[in-house]
Parts: sequence; structure tokens; C-alpha cells
Amino acid sequence: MENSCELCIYRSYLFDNLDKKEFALLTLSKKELEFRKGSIICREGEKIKSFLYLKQGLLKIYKNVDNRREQIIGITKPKDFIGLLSAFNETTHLYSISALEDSSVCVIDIEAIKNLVIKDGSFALNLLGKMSKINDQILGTRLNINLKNLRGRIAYILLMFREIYKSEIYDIPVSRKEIAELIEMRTENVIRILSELRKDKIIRIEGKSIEILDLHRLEQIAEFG
Amino acid sequence: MENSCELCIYRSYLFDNLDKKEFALLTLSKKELEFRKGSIICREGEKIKSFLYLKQGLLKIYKNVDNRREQIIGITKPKDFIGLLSAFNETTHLYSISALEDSSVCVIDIEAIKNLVIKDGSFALNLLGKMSKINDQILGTRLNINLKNLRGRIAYILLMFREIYKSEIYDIPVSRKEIAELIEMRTENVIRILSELRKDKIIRIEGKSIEILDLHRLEQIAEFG
DNA sequence: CGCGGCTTTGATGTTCATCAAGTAAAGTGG
DNA sequence: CCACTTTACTTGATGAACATCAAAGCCGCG
Repeated sequence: MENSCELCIYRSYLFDNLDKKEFALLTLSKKELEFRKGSIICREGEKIKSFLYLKQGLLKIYKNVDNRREQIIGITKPKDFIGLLSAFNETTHLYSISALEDSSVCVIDIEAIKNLVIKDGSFALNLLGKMSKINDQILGTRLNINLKNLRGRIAYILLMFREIYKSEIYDIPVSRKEIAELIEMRTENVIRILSELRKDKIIRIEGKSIEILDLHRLEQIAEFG
Repeated sequence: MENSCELCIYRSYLFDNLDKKEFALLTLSKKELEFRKGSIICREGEKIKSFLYLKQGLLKIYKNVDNRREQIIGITKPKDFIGLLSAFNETTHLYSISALEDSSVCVIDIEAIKNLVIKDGSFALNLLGKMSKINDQILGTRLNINLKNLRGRIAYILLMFREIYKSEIYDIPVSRKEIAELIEMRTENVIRILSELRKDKIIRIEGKSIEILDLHRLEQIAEFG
């Protein structure tokens, strides 16, 4: 069902106001790709050829800093646009993207999007808004995290995944090391603080399995450290 | 000379490809405002009514965190767009902006810009690129700063102002406290490290007056701490 | 002239990174 | 399928980097 965009429930409202002809054109230059957990969708420095839209799954956006370390910029939820950060700026990706879970990604040729921007002004305006929002959100998160102490950061992350999975019980899709890379701390401290929170009966944690036991206190910690 | 935009040497290339009619329309809804050093251009939470462009001077973009502290997000140089971050997203400013030096700002009605985006596709595309670039730059800077130790951050800031003023000798336009707020450290440590750098003969500093004596070593410090 | 904010230096304390070492889990090749 | 290797996870001990506290001089401003 390659051409089922019209009925796609994951479709962004961004494409809602397109006329039939425009929509058809977009659908034509669209592919849907599956990525297995752990596989890489694009690498920093590669040429940007497509406009990416996450239909299902979970991705991480990151940068390599040293040889062995990554800096995770953010986690992408379904219905998010990906790589929107640099799509209209540089011709190469500024960040790498990989799949944290098995994911399904809609791939639209970047030139088709650019043509659409030129032809359809209200589409352009919508896109500007969307882009603005994503950027604000990412920057806001970074600033926020740096104001918190380590306990606060861990609490923040646990609450973030609660939002994503809409549940107090979930399997955390990232390793301890990746948590550290996401919130600028060391793996050892991630583990230490998770253990503390367990001892304090705020969470139950066993391997990847998380349960938030005391949501109120966790929120307090996220807010004030 | 309110209507001298056509000849304005500070004008952004963004407006270069507009046709006469579009340009006239823009010029019509444009004002040029002067801000004295220290005065506030807009406040976090205020309604966005204009699209701002810095003609001359220097501004800081910041957020209030506690009652008494600010988090400086960035410094705006001439020819930069301001508040582009949230202009198309929220209807209220996400950040406050104030003048670090006497500044001259071009103010264009936001609706005029939005109309232009809708009417002129290549203008929209240019704007997307511009916005993308600014956001990438700000995010990149934040990530970068957090990887450095305090010495590295101070070195970075000193080099940043060198870029802005195109000189190894300049008056630093911000207080020690503001430097701290810009690179996420404490005022006392800013002072301490500036003193260290002076003792090491890497800079000369006396009040606001700065001279970079050993550029090479300063660059080394900025890179590796 | 006195008040408040900025600057500076020193002393002290806390937080977090680093180092070390061991267990568990997961991938790899014969 | 099992030995082997590598990667992830965990805990404790140590130290360095940075924040905080305190005190005093300085400057501009009403």
C-alpha cells in the first residue's frame, strides 16, 4: 500500500492543506523504510537527500564527539520530523540518526519539499512554524537539563519516557551509557542514582524494566534536584 | 531617510531577490528604532508583533531562570535576525532581548513577513535556510560550551568577541556576571580564570579593556581546556 | 554621602568525574 | 553448542573541579 498516504493516520497535519495535485506529487516521491533497532538512518556529514518523517518507533539524534563517545541531542517520537534541523541549511546532515526501536520512516525527496515550499506559501508558513517549534523544544531541553543536578536529570529522563509511552511502567529503550550521553553525565553516576531512587522506593528498576512508584516525588526531584 | 532600505548597506541578502512591489510593501511596514545600552527590546512572554533585524550594535538574548539570575542564550551581531527563533511558532517571545551596546534595530511588521512568505516561495525558502542556520549555530554553541572546562569556556568567549570586533584589543561589552551567565559558570570563577590568564601572560585585562597577547595559546585552551 | 551592584581574593564544601575491579549479559567464531 | 571476547552493568574509593560562603574595596548614581 505504498500510496496510502491519503488515509495514513500517522500523517502530519502539515500536509492537510495541500491540494490534490500537490499531494499526489508528494506521494509519488515518497518511500517508506523500515529500520531495525540499532541500525543507522543517516550519518553526520552525509549529503541530505530526503526529508524524513517518523511514522512509528523511536530514534536518537546524536553527534560523535571523541572517538568513543556520543553526544545525544534528542529522542524523536512518532509523528516527529527528523533532520529538520539542518534540511534547509547545510547540504549535509549535522547529526547522525539511529533507531532505538524497530522503526518505520517516511522518506520524501527533499527537492519535492523545496518545490512545494516555493509553490505553496501556506505550506511554507506551516513548515516554518513546525521547524521553529522543534528547534525551540530542543534548545529548551538542553538549557533545562544543564540547570539541573544529576538526580534532577535522571528524574527528567524517567518522566520523559513516561510521556512517550504514556505509562508508569515501561522498558527503557536506551542503555545506561546512552542515558548518560543524553543528559551529559557519566554512566557510573546514572547507575548510582538509579540505585538510589530504587532504595528510596521512588522507582522499581530491574534491567531495562522501569516502574515509577512515586510519581509526585519524582516530579519534585526533576524540578528541584 | 526612513525609506532608504533600497540602498541600505546593512540589508540582508534575504531581501535581495524581492521584486519592486514586494520590497516597497516591506519598506512601508518598516521602522528603525534606536536602543540605548542596557535598554530592553522585548521581554519573554510578550506578544510578537515584529520581525527584528539588527543593523548596528550588539544585543543579548536571554531567559530569566530564578528571580535574580539570567541564562544568556546568545549574543546577536549586526546583520543578524533576532527573535527568529520563535517568530513563526509561538505568538509570544520565548526569550528576552536587551542591548549590550547602543543599537539600531530594523522593525518589520510580522504580518508583512508572513504575507511575503505566502506570496513569494523563494523568499520562504531563503528564510527557512536562514532560520535553520541560526538555530544550528545556537544549539551547536550550547553543546560545545558544555563539553569544555571553565578555562576553555572563558577562552572561547574571549575569542568570540575577537571575532565580533575583528581585533585582539577590545572593550568587553558584558559584565563578569554576564559572561558567567552566558557560559554557565559562576561570576567568581570567571574573575579567577581571567586573573589566571593574565598571570600566564595570555591576556592583558584591566576593567573592561581586553588585549589578547598570546592568541595561539588562547586557541589551544579554547579547544582542549 | 550612602546605598546597591559589580569586582576581587581567600577559605571551605559539595558534586561529580575518574579510576579500579568484579559480575553479568550478549555477541562471535570454531 | 561451548569457549572466548567484548560490551554492559554495578559498587566502592579517591580526587579534582567547581560552587558556595565570606569579606572587603570599588564605582556609579540618586
